[in-house]
Amino acid sequence: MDTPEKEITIYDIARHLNISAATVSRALMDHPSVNVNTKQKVQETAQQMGYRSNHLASNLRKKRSNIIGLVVGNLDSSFMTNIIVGIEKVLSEANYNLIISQSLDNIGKEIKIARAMYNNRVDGLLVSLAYDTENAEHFESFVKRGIPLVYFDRIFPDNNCPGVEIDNVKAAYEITEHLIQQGCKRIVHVTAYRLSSVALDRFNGYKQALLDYNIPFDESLVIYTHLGIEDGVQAAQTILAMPNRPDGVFAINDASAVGCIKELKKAGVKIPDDIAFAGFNNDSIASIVEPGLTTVNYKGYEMGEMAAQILVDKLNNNYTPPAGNKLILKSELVVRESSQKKKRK
Amino acid sequence: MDTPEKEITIYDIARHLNISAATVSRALMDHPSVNVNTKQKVQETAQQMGYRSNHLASNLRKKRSNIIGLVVGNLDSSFMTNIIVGIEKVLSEANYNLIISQSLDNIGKEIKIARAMYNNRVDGLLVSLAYDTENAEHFESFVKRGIPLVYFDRIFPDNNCPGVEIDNVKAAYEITEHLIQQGCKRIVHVTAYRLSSVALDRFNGYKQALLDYNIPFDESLVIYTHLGIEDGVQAAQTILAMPNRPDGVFAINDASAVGCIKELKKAGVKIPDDIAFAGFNNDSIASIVEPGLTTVNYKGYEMGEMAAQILVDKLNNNYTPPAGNKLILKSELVVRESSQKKKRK
DNA sequence: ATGAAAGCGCTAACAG
DNA sequence: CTGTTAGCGCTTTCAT
Repeated sequence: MDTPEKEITIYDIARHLNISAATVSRALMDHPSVNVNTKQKVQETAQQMGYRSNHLASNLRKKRSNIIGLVVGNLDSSFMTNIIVGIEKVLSEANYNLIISQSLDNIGKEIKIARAMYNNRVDGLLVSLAYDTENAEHFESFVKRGIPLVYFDRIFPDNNCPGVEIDNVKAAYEITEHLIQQGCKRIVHVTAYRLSSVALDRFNGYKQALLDYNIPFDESLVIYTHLGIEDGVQAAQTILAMPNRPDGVFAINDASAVGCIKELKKAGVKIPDDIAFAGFNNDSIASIVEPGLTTVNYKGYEMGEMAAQILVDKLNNNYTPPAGNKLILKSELVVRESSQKKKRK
Repeated sequence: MDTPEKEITIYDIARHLNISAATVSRALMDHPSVNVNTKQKVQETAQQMGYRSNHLASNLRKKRSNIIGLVVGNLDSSFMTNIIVGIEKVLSEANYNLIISQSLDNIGKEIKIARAMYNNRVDGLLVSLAYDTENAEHFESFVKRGIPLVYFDRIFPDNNCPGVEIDNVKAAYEITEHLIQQGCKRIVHVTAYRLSSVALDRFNGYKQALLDYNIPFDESLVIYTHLGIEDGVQAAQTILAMPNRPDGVFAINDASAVGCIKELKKAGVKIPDDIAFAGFNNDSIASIVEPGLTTVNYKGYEMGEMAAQILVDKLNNNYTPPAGNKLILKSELVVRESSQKKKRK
């Protein structure tokens, strides 16, 4: 059916030019100790003969795969899309390939992915943990083998592995403070069923803001969920059943906030006047829901770039860890209508 | 810094067991002509010694990369996320790795990606074209070399390459028919600036429905956009400026429909009573916008599975193309409030 | 059922 | 600046 022409190797070029394969190889990789003329000639004929280098062979020789593994919870967000664009940019410039797997926020799947990546001999790993991952044992084999691993967004505190994240404590503090300044006194906190480091940091920011504004922390106002839109609906039921109705909600992601808002509206609750809302992430649904959802925005593109750059630097033994081995990315509060009460107290 | 223990090779296992590397190799790949006992012994010691096969070496030898390239316009939709889950499932079962690139719906980027994938010697390619891609020249090198290529969703009509898609003509026909049955007489069509095969099919379905219901097709009701949320806002301006206000809109994707709805609502237009709306894709924003957007749903997971399975079959020379070399996936109308007029004519 | 040997295409000492 | 040589780890004839 097909007649693929024979692949050209460096030997073909060498023969053609009456030089050695070694020189061709060196010329092709732009080695400094090769005569400029030969270099030029080699590159020209390579072009003409339709040569494409065989990464498999060179990788085998160099004992590197040139593949970076990316493990994320879920690809379905503009944030993640941007992260990947940032990562791809840096990695393709550094001549690495990217293989992507999503754990669907399932720890079991994450473990399987880790093993698969290990067997596939990735040169490095970029990881944003599943929501319910509580330890990083399944990544130990990489650390042991000296395969660099960089966390981003949902990181695991580990001195061996750098992490890029935003200051979740601060962002959560600010958004809670914002709700308080809008007059909220009883603020529900919607968080993850299992407290990842991200969830925990946001929880702490929330608590700290309450403390600073002399509002007692009330455990009965904390709702633990799986953070999907449907779980937001459930959270709304919980809120409606509360004997003492809250006047604000800070959810640690937009999906749960949006689900919750929709359900409360159905029950006749006025947003923001009865209950003000804030989410986290600035997903596209945050700008579509009515009222528009106040949330925290951070640039995925930059986070992807940073994480990938650190990985490349580590691969080149060119990385000097900052204090705590953590990089902090800027984030910003995005205030929309969901949090702006008309009647200030 | 790190002391990675030496990697175990088949030679280590061979020496350990006093047999030849060839036998170890065969045992490991479960070759039939090797004694069951030796097979067992080999597999056990491999386990014990912590052996992991070196894909680089085996791939070099076999002249295959075991890598499949995936090229998509954009990862940011639950549809795409599901596609990838489906693809990953099939490919990982068949022992292939997946490298993913997004063109961001930019033909220039798509061309670059194609070249990179070619140089990386992918064994096969899964492609959903960028919105503005009009030909497939940049994929010809693959076809020439006999590297199988399977299109999905946004396909290019090509007898050499199978395509998996939904019946866009039919789906568009049905959704237009639905609007007509709701009493719409002047239905705007929001489509792509450049008519890909997908856009064209939907356009044709729209026209056919009009024809069948004796509604004259009116070119001035067609709005060509880039299909983002912002472009939907623009489309709303166009609609508001129309001398003879339409009473329905069928947009070929949800994002443009949602942007358009938001802007029209701002201008006081009642949805659906003044103007009924329908989109396409069933993105998460479609269920969040108010009123909920009527749209077309199709299961990405199945589409991903199908496309990947065809690719694997082609790689195994195990594929018999159906008529037209196209696979059609079921799709379904999802009726929400945006299209249900209260007052029937 | 097993082994010997060659080679996939490239790179990296080392020598000149 | 260039060539020689060896080998990365595996698979696969071809023997036995």
